[in-house]
Amino acid sequence: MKLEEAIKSTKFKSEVHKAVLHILYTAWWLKSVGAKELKEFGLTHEQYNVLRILKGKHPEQMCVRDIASRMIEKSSNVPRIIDRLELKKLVKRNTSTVDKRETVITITQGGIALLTASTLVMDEKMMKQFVLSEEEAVTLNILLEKIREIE
Amino acid sequence: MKLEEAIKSTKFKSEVHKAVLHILYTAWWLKSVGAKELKEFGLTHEQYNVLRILKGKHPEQMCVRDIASRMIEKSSNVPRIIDRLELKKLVKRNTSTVDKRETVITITQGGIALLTASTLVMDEKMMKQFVLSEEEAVTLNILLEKIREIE
DNA sequence: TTTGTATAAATGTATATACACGTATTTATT
DNA sequence: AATAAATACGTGTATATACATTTATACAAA
Repeated sequence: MKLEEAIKSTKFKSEVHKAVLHILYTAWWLKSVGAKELKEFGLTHEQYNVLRILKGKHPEQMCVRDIASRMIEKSSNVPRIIDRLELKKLVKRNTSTVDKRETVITITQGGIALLTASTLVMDEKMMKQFVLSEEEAVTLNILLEKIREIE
Repeated sequence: MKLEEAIKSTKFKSEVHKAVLHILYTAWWLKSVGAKELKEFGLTHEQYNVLRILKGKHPEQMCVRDIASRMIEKSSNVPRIIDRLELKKLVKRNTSTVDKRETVITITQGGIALLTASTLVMDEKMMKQFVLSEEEAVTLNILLEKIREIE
């Protein structure tokens, strides 16, 4: 579906203005397509993101701050996302012995299993379905980098 | 700042995979840059979006469903966004005389004034600052359209 | 008319976002 | 060592997201 149909809007002030709306709409679209798959595993997008970050360092532990710095949405409230993951026994919390201010988090075996299964589905149902080629993705990445360059 | 720095991640499964994360990150970045400006006017991104949609049809009224279909994030809870706009006297709610199930919304003079002022700032502080050219924006729009084309 | 079904909006609930603030702990400065 | 400043995390609040349910109304068929 074209952007114009999606948000029932035909006139944009400029192509740049349209691109801004387009990025916002596409992000929403990507999130909702992904969320549909993750729901099968009882995970939200943010919980999945935290699990992926933890798995990346596993078996090392990570402190909350360290996880937060790797989140896509920087204003994510990581302690609360961890609350929910802990309730489901997907991660474990401990106070750091080195710095008692820090809480260190570890992904559990259950967390790894759930992440592996959900990533398999996510890659199959999302990544592999895109018509976009690798070359086009390179261009897209360059342009997105550029929009964040501000005068 | 490069994406790699922003989310402290260097290896991506592919350029397409990176592009997906990049779109999500750029959308978050755009939203937070915009939100900072809107805060001066006591508006959230979503409230601003609803006001813009209403202004587009003004002086015609719009029903809730019609507004919802024009929202960028389709799962927005429009009645509740309108609740907040109504409290601030930026919009008015009425029951439709044609179909009593419908609630019709009108933007008030105060709403128009606030929207005009905030749009001026948004265009100045955001749109005009982008380094991206119109030609690059066209390419970006084509590529974003393409990523939503699924096999 | 009555019944059933569809539709529009509002409302409820869990989670997340955005941001301010509090508390404990560490590090730096005097 | 004592005090100040910075840091890490948790918590509180308003708003939003995502989705299910409820209520009122419209409309078509029995």
